[in-house]
Amino acid sequence: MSHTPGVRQAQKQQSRRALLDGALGLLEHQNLSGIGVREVTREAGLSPAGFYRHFRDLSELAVVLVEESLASLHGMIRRVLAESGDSEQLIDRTVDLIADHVREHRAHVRFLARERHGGVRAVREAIAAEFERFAEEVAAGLGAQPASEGWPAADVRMLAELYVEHMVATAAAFLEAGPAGEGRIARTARTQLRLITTGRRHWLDEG
Amino acid sequence: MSHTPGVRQAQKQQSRRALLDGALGLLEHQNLSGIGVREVTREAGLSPAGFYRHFRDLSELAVVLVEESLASLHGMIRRVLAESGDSEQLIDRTVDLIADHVREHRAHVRFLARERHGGVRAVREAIAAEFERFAEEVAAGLGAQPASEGWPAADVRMLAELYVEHMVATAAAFLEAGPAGEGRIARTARTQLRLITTGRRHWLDEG
DNA sequence: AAAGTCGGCAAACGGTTGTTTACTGAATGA
DNA sequence: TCATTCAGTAAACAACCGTTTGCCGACTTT
Repeated sequence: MSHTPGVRQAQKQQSRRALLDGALGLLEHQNLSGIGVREVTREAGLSPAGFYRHFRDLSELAVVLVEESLASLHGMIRRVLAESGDSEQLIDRTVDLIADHVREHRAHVRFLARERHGGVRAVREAIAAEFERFAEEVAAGLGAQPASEGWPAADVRMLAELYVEHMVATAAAFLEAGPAGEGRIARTARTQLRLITTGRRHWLDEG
Repeated sequence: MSHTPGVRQAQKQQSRRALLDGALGLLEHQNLSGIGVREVTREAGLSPAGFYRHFRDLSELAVVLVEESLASLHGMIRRVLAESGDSEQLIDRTVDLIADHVREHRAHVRFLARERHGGVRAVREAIAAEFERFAEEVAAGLGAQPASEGWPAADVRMLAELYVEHMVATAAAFLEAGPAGEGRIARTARTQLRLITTGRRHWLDEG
C-alpha cells in the first residue's frame, strides 16, 4: 500500500461517492432545498468540513446527481429507440421499459421529478437542458422511421417532445402509484400511446 | 368601531391572508421545504408566534394554498370545456386560455408545478386529489361531445387524463419559458393538440 | 359598565445550520 | 529517506430555526 499512485485519488472518489449517495438517499423523502450540508456529511460518514473538499455547495453536488440520473435515463431511451416490431409490440415494450427503469432507479427518477420544477435554478436548468437533448435524440430516431416519411422536421420535433413529455409523466405516475397501481398506470399509458400513434398515422391525411 | 360583531374576525382574516400571500410570494423563488415559519411571518408583518393562531404548521398553510390555486385552475378548465366551435378554433382558444391563466396566476401555477412532486406528502396528495377531480370533469365534458359517441368510458377517461397532463405540461412550459418563448410553446402545444385530435377522430376506425 | 374572549407580541428555550480555522497524518514524489 | 501535498478533522463562529410561555389590549358579550 505505498508508493503506488492513485490510492489517494481512489479514497477521495470513495468519499465523493458516499456524499452523492448519501444526498440521493436523503432526497428520497425530502426536497433539495430541504436538506443541508451537515445532514449529507452525517449520512456519508464525513465531517461537515470534509464536504468542501469535493463541492462548493449543495447545488453543485445536485448538478452531478442530475448528470448521473439522466445518464441512466439516456440508456433507457436508446433501448426504446432500438426496439423494432409493429407499433403495438413497440408500445408494450416501451411502457415495460419505463416501468423497469422506475423500479431499478427509483431514487434517480424521484429526484428528477422533484427538482425539475424545484427551487434551485442551476438544477432546474441542468435538467431542462438534458431533456432538450433527449427530445433531439428521439426526434432523430423518429425521423429515421418509415412512418415519418414526408414529415416536416418541425412536426417530427413536436412529436418527439410529446413522447418525451408523456414518458416523463408516466414515470412520475409509476413513482407515485407504487407497485399496487402499476398495472393501471401501464394500461393507461399504453392506451394513450396508441391514440398518439393513431394520430401519427393519419397526420398527413388531413389539416 | 365598537360593538359591531365581525371586526375581530375581519382582522384575523386579514392576517391570515397576509400569511398566505407572504408564503406564496416566498414560494415564487423557493421550495416549500426551503421556507420557514419565521420567514413567512416576517413577510406578512406578524410576529413568529402569531403564525400559530392560524395554522398548525407550514404544510397546513400550503394545503390551503393548494385549494386556492386549484380553484382558479378549475375556473379555467370550465371555461375551456364551455367553448364551442370546430376543433381548430377550440384548440387555439384552449392554448390561449392556458397562456392567459399562467400570466394572471403565475405564482399559483408555479407553486403547483413545484410542489406536485415536492417533498411534503400532504401537499402532494392534496394536489393529486384535485387533479383527479379535474380529469373526471374533463371526462364528463368529453363524454358529452358528439365526437365521443360509441367510446367506452375507460377510453374517454384516458383521453381526459392525456389532456389534463398535456395542459399541466404546457402551463409549466409557459412558466419556464417566460414571455419571450411564449409563442414557440404555444405553437408546439397547438400542434400536439391537433395530433391528439387526429388520433381521437380515427380512434374507433382501427383496433 | 363589567367580564370574558382571543389575536398578536416579546422573550426565551434548546437546537440546528453553513462556513472557516488551524491541525494531523497518510499517500506521494524527489 | 525526507519534504510536500492534501483529504479529513475538531472546534469555534455567528446566525438562524420552530415552538412555548405569559402577557397585553382591543374586540365582544352579558
